[in-house]
Amino acid sequence: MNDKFFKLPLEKQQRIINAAYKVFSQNSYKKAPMSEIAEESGISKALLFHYFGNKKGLYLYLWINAMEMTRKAVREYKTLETNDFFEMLKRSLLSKCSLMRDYPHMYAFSLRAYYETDSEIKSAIQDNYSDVSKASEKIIFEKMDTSWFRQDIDLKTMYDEIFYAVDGYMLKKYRSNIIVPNEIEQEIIVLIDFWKKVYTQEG
Amino acid sequence: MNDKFFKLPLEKQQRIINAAYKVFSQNSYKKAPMSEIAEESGISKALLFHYFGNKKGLYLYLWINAMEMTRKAVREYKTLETNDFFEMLKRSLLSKCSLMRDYPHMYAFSLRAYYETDSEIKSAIQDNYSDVSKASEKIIFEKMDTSWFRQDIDLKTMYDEIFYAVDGYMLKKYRSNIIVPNEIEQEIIVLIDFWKKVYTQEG
DNA sequence: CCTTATATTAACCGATACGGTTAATATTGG
DNA sequence: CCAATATTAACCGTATCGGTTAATATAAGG
Repeated sequence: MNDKFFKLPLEKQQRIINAAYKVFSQNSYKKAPMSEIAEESGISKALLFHYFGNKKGLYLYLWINAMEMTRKAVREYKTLETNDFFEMLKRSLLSKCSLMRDYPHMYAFSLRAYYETDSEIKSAIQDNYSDVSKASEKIIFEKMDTSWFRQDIDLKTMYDEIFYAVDGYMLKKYRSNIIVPNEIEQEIIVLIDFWKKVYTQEG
Repeated sequence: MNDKFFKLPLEKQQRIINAAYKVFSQNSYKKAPMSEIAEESGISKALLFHYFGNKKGLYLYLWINAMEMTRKAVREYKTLETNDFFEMLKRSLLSKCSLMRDYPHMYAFSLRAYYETDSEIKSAIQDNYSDVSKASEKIIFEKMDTSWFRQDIDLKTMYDEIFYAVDGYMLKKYRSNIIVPNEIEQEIIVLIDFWKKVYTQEG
């Protein structure tokens, strides 16, 4: 990692790492070509190696960067400063939407990176992984006030089901190959309001 | 396509196309190597070309095969011979589980193939696509008896949400890299029963 | 201007992986 | 034992990959 990268104009830095997030989110580590990242970001391949040393260096920087920014966004949205489950959920997802505005493919990258099996990076990633989103989800589950919910449903199943749906929704968005954070934000809110109505007690 | 393929022992046929489904479901068309398919199925690469002519031939066969088998399974499970939405949903998903027993990666392949952008195969696929699963889902939505549902929820949102969750659930299963149809069947039933309880009227 | 330092790239390198072919080897069946 | 068939190892030309290098463009300072 060459520190000169950080002296680049911020817009250029973002263009580069966004290209990298995109390519690495759409290919396995091994089959993601550095040349494609260079082309997508409009710089030469040589410059990419100049800044990040090698492929592994770039990948690990992306990973650490994603973790830091996710943690920061979750904190800024005060995700855990309530015990209303649906409010937590909304803050958590809106924080991810805000990240998506600057880094559209970061979310998809993180998911893929977590399940990456390539031995060259697996260890480095698992070591560094403090389970940002999953851990915060666990905390949500423990902290939330359960008295508002319908008494006849299994909360664990509800919890799983909601996160399946979020995953499935995001999967569909990424497959469409064009990410519009405003649209996602809006549709996410519709879903959350729907869940709140269905799962909480009347009155 | 060489007809001699069909004279092979059925178990060998399945081994070959399952290897192909797996490799094509985990890589884009362009980056899925024929050699990997050969290795995974325990035959030589030359034999693969002998049976299917070329990569495109194999891919297209897999696609048509997947469509036919899906259609057949949906019909065998009498998916549309009821107007109970949750019963339809259950039959539709259980039919997919039954296919999964013989062809674990076919479902994932179909999804990926539908969104494949490679010009060499895109046209051939879209032409042939009569929208098997999506169309049957549409029919489900039109045929179902809506009087059983809670009156205060939006059925379209419910419908979307359920299929997001199914997609997200399957995504998680495929990421875990080991498909156990019995387990999936069981967990799918839990989810459907959960939905039925939540979305229908009491009494 | 000119010079020097820095930023950036085109061209290149060796290795490898790919789709596809071919000629030779197993295997089967009469 | 032979002929037909099934199967493969070895090969081919090409493309792509990660990474390097030597050269060029750009900016800064005197």
